[in-house]
Amino acid sequence: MSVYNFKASEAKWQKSWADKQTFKASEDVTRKKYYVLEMFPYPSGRIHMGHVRNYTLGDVVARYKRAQGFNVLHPMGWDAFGLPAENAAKLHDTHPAEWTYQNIDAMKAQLKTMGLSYDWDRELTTCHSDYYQHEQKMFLKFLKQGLAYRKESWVNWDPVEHTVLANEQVIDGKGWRSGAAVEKKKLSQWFLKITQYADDLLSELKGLERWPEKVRVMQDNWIGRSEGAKVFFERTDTDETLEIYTTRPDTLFGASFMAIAANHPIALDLAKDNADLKTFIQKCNALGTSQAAIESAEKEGFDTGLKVKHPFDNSIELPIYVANFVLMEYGTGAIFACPAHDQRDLDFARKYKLPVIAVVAPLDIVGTDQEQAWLDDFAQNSTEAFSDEGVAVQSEFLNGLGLKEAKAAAIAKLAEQGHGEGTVQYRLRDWGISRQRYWGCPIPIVHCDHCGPVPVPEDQLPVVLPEDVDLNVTGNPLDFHPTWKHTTCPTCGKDALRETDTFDTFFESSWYFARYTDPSSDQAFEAKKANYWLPVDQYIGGVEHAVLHLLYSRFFTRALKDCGYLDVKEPFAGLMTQGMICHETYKAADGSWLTPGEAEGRDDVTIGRSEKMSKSKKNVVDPERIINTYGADTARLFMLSDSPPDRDLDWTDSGVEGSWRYVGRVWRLFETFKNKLAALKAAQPENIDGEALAIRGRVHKTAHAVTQDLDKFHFNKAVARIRELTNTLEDFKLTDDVAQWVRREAFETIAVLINPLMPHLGEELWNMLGHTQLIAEAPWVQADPSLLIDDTVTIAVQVNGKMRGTIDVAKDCPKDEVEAQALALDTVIQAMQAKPARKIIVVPNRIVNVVV
RNA sequence: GCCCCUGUGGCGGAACUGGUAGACGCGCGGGAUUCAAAAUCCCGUUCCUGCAAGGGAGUGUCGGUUCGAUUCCGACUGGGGGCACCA
Repeated sequence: MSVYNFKASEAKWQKSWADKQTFKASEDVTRKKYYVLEMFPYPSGRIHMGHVRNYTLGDVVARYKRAQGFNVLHPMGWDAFGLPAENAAKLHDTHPAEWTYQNIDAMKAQLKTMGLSYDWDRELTTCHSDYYQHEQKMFLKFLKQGLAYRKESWVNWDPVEHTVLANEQVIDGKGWRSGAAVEKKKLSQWFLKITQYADDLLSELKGLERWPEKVRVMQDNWIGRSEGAKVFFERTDTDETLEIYTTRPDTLFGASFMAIAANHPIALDLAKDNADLKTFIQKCNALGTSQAAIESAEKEGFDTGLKVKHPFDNSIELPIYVANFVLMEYGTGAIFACPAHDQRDLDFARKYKLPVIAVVAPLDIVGTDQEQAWLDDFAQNSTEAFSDEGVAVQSEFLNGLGLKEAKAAAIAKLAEQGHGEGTVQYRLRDWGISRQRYWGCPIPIVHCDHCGPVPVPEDQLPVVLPEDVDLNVTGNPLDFHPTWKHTTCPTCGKDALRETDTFDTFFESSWYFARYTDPSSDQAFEAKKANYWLPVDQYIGGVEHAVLHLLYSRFFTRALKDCGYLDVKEPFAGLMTQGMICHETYKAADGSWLTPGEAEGRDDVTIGRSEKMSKSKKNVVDPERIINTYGADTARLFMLSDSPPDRDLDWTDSGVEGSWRYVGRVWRLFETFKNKLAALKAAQPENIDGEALAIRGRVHKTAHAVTQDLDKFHFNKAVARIRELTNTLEDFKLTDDVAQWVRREAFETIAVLINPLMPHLGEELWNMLGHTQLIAEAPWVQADPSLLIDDTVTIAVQVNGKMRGTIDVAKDCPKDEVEAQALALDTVIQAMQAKPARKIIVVPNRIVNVVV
């Protein structure tokens, strides 16, 4: 028998799909739409296994939904702006555009070999002005709506690269590329007002039922809503007040000092003629933003000498410290410190010998004769703050109240006296979108000495990125371009300078899903089309985007809605986050990492545990090699077998071999029996019984179960069931007319079930069955409900909860009959040891348990 | 420190709303085919005990609820992830 020629087959069917435009999508209000989207790739030049997994998952969903009759939109494109292009361009002396477009060509060719059901006519490339011009307009619209604004803010500044670094690009306080100590620097930057939607972004999370709980929790934490109070403390030296935020207004009577951030206006003001304070502030700013630096930094403060009055008791005066642990970016940049009930405040208080006054005490101590001793001991000795639930003490009008009541009472009193009010705070900050980089979308603003920042008028858009730049400068190449930034002010006509910053590349990915709905429009997209296709029904990608990309997109969609672009506010109705691809690691005797290929055949190799595939550890497998050796279907099957999509997947050569074996096995099964099938569309025979009937039952049960599995994205289970069915059919050897009809039904079912997983093989099998249409156009299988129920069932029999045997009875057999049969079992009689049954539990069609 | 998830054979993983634990695959062992190999196919494979039939144990650990617990409840413990001077 010949062997399955996957190379010829895969090329043939890919050509067929392309020629027939099988996957071209268009709006059709008469059909239910289904929008499947995988996170678009950065065009790095070659696809990796993570892409293969991601796009396989998406393709299975797309093909399955198509078979079920949905009008499917399944597009692909390129997230093409970003720093790697600039770095690569410098390294290889090419242009970022050239490098990017070449990479896109290469990756597209690779993707085409995977047999993915994309509508390639909708392909988009974010670095093309056809795409980015629309986000310049969006930005200007946001500006008009008050959703974008300019503000001075602190950034991580790399003094060598002359650029701003994102937090994740700062490693141990140093720039990830230059290795230089990162500085905090104040820069004027553009911001988008994501905080305006904080409450909505948070509350709507509950409605995202088809999102992983994990991601919703992460976004919830990220938004970080907290309820508390603003409190105004009167200063003793001026009429001004010091405004603070606290979540524990109930502990106000335990206040022992105030702490303000190093960059708080009061501190900066005082530092003007206080050299020591200036030094202290500089020290705080030099403290890296890295987690390690923050964790290990000891609490330190600087006594300003200023004092405030306690809002509930004018006679109490509290000192103001500048403290290194107070953040300017959160709340008001100032706090009141209650050392007894906050660990940070306690650490600080012990160091600077400030009072510790407990104002909440454990429930079981309050009112007993131990109370005073506890309070005294706490004030003197405790080094651990008491932050549990308790009862308010030493707090005048709050005494005796629980935590919740005390908070409410304190806030009420503050409001009544005009000293404060209840308020809500978010951890979420506005989104800084300015980047001092070349390879991004230019921000359409002109800076005029007379008129300030002026939007570029609509008729002068787009502001196109110049191509003739010198990348070998330290800093932003756009800034060094000889002519580009020089222009005239759109308002007054005098000489002015263009903004040379570009957008954060998260900007592009925040709306690309909408552009796909109308990719060739000369507007961003037509609202009618966006409203038809959106939201994305199933979005699939890496969990590393759980917060930023997904939150920005949710915000952006709301902002677009408020600007009249479309009518939806949640972009992704369903989300699936895939796990990583892992592989064993190999280390040579000299400690260097080896690729799997290099490790083969060497005897000095230490095999390490399976870790995420990474270039640095060299434990990568090139998808192209796998597809060339085994075919796309084998690669796809491997991705879907065994591991559920959200878990990490271990890449093993033997596992791929297993998938490869299965592809050949199915093909051989069809080859073997292709002449022992009923004719195409032959009428169902009258009497199907015996083995043929049993086979039919299994076929329909499998179809039913696989459908349910695919609905829940349990691809590994679907694969297992399909394998089970093919195993069964290999043993089904009858060749009479009835058997031939049953076999055809079975084979057609298998082809349809396999198709979303392994589409080339699906087409090949369909073709072998005599079909002239593509299986990609064939409808999904419909299981016959009457074949899903057996007329006999196997029931387990237990004695005292221990399995002792099974009996076969008719379905819904009367209880006493089942009981009699169970008690007649030899193994049961033996296990009962002649003792009488005390109780017999019979669960119909399930189990019998005899208790002796 | 806080929050979330998770623990099943040598391995990846199945097991519907509490009802035959280990589907399916990998690996391993044995066999067939072959001059030999590759490829392919067949049988076995949770552990302990036994020649066998069989018996016993078993879903991280301990306890609880139940006729019956991988599944429900409590405590502990291992692993993974997120956030982190957020007041």
